[in-house]
Amino acid sequence: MISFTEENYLKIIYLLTERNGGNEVSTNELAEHTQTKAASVSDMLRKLAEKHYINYRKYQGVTLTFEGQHIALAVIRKHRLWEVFLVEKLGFGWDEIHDIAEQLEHIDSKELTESLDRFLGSPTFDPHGDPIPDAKGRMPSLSYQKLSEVPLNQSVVMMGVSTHSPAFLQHLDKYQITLGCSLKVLEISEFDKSFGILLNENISLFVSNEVARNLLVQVQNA
Amino acid sequence: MISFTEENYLKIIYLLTERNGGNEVSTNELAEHTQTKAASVSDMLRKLAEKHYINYRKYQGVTLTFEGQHIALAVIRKHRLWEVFLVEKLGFGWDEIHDIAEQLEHIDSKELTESLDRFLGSPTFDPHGDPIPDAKGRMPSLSYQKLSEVPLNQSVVMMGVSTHSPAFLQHLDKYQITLGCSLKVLEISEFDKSFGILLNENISLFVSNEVARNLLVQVQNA
DNA sequence: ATATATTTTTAGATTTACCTAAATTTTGTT
DNA sequence: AACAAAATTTAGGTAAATCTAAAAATATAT
Repeated sequence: MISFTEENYLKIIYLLTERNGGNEVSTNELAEHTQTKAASVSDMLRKLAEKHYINYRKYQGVTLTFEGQHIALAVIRKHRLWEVFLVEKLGFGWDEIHDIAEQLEHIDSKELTESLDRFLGSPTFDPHGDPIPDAKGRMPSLSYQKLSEVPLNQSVVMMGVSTHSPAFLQHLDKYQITLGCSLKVLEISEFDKSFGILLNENISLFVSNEVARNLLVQVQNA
Repeated sequence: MISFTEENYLKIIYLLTERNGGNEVSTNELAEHTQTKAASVSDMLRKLAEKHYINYRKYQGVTLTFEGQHIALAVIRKHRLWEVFLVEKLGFGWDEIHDIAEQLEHIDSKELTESLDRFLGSPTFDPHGDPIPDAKGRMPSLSYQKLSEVPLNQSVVMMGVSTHSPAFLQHLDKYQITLGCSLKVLEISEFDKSFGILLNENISLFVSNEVARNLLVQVQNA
């Protein structure tokens, strides 16, 4: 049996590896994301390596084994399906669902997961624009760019966010920046790298570079 | 903070107290229902008493304090609401939902529970006929009797079951004995106390005394 | 009413997941 | 290349929830 805590580590290792472009994840990175101390992480890594869920060379960071990846993807699938449920069926906002999904993702029942998936119409993206792995653990690979890297006058579509912090998501709500909206870069400030953008060919507004770095976008029709 | 395990104990104490007609629950009873040893139960009872969730006099069994009852009812509310969800929305059978609801009942979010309740139309009974406590923790008190105690020729309505074992529920499915069906006692065997009954004024069949003892019924129109 | 059986509690260990402090390895800088 | 700084691991310890074995309390039966 795999514990709640072990599942969490595997999920976090998966997501950080992805963010690192496939590179090893460090002990300190994990300590930060598990809200524990580096010493505790070392303990857990030894255990996960013994169980063959991770590839671990002391001091060199970790990656998931095939089996570890499989478990991580199952957890992520559940997390994202429950997020869809919370937003689509129960009417929660995208800024309110993370902590609840963190709990629901550990419910252990394949039948439940697959019934939920059917009930939701087998969605492929969650309310933050993150892709949902399928029942076999296949994750669509997507290539979005940060709004902060989009050149002047380029028009793009909002496809996702790279942090789920409620404050950030509420900030986007306030500006009516939603998944699928169009954004055109009108101006990039020399001074603070903030972005002047045209939202939905309609409203022009300013967003900080911090915001621009956390918005994932794609060039039209791509 | 209250742990998953503590919540479980409080829930089980509630249900066993109810079944005992309000009397104290014993250590051995709890050991049986928590799938642990009596020694482990003693440890936990000391802890729950320290936290003022139970009234505990050594060797004399336990009852819930007001606070313990409040927690137990919140867990039971969640358990039963999720059971409704699993059956009504996801299409599970009443024999398939117990283990999943055992996990879901510990998800900690008042907002989730109340949204789920609204989504389901604020049901007052779960798929086994058990009443669902309201958000304030008020539990309707019901007075059903066992089919095994119904006199000859009496007609009754099937209102609930007193065990949720999948085998028992599947057995009822096979005979098409469902919540709300009518049952008339036609015959009580002298030999093995089995029951000959008329189902829905239509089909006559035999059920063992074991089955009759686990069927909760009510006289028509009561 | 007293001995025996049953139930319950206590004592002493174990495992999991965490901690702090100290030791070790790696990295970065002159 | 050598040393200081940073990252990581090890050592030793704690709390929660469990266990077995033994002791203590209660219940039962003659």
